[in-house]
Amino acid sequence: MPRPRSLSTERLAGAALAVIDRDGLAGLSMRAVAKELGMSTMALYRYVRDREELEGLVVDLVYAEVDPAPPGEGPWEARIETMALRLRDAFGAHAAIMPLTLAHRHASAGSLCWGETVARILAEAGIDGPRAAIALRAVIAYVIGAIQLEHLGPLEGEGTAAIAALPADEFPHLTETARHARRLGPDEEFRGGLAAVLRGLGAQGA
Amino acid sequence: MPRPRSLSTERLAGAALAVIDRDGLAGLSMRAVAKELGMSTMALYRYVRDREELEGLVVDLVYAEVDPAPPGEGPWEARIETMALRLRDAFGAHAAIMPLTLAHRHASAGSLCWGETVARILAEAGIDGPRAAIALRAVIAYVIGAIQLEHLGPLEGEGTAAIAALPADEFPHLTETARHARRLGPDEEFRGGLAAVLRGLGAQGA
DNA sequence: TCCTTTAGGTGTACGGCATACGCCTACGAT
DNA sequence: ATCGTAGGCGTATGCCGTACACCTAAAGGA
Repeated sequence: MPRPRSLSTERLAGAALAVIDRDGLAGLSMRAVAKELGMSTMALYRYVRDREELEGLVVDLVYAEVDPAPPGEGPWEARIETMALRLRDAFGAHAAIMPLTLAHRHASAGSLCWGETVARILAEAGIDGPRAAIALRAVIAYVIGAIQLEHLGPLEGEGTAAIAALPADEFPHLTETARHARRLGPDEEFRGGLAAVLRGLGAQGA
Repeated sequence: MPRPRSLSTERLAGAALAVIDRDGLAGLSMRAVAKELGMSTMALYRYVRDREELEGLVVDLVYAEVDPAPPGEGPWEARIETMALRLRDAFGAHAAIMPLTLAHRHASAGSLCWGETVARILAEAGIDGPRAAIALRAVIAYVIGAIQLEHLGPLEGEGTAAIAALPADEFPHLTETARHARRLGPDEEFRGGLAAVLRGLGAQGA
């Protein structure tokens, strides 16, 4: 009976994501998104209750780019690595939204599907019960921590250079480590750390 | 020659931290901190350039509560665990500041001292070169990820309960894992994951 | 065909935010 | 006693989210 909706959820979330990709998370505002869509600011409130709900839609949109299907073959470590890399690729392409993901993590269907697949791979690897709970949380903790580190302080960036330039007599080990770190690609870093996590999770006595 | 400063850096950062602990990170504003100190808003700008610098002082203050001295004895895994637990204790007591720590991580002396000690323990464990860089980053990634998970979605909280209540036919492994997770204490979770990371870092071929 | 109903869309306004700027003033050195 | 400096403050600007009241397009029934 009423007027039809002129906006899809995808278009709305896509506009918000475009703003974030262009101007950073600090540039995200209801006014900016409305301008991006060519509507008035208040029109957005016909589609979302408040800004927080809009943020949730953005997180959902990025999670939708993550393929949740279980990788078919290979050892379980490689399959979990594949799942982790899919997450990293999707969120790495929109690094600025990372702070949003934590707040909206539970609510997103994409997040749940991803977790289900990882939990399934763990079960197939013979990791179950409380050990699986610890393993799943550990993988999530490492992945979100690593994604944030990678984009807030990449190893090739100025942060590492600044650490390498610290007085070597006060920070001998840290500067030495930073020197090696500068030659480490982000891929090598992410995969190397993840491999260690998985190796530890699979070891006896975990 | 001029008027003496009436405010110490510690008092300023302490007031901001008090506001955060009471009203959350969203409650932090220059106005709120000024009211906490009984001064006018603009008086704060005699002590910090802008809000961001104030946030840095808060992070420094919490890092100052972390003992950076190397734990004397025990196997290297236990010593790194001690260092990780110190970080977790300090930031867990002011969980709301976690989003700030990432942005200000490089600048804090406390952060550097902590990193130096961990790098030193790794070196003493025979982990050096690029392997040490990967190990240090992996430990940091796990720790900051785990702290955030612990406070934004604790295992005993509603998030896990909601996951456990999901349709079991759609998310069989995830709901099963969540059921076990609800009986897992935060300490057991943090230490269990960290132990896995360290086990993996120490294993051959890392 | 026209009218009614309902939701989409808008403009205005309010309170809160960070902060630039200019003023007054307390103080220590002279 | 005075003078320069820096501490402290009030005001103003331009953002922000969003409550509210209003207009209007369009679909279903008459």
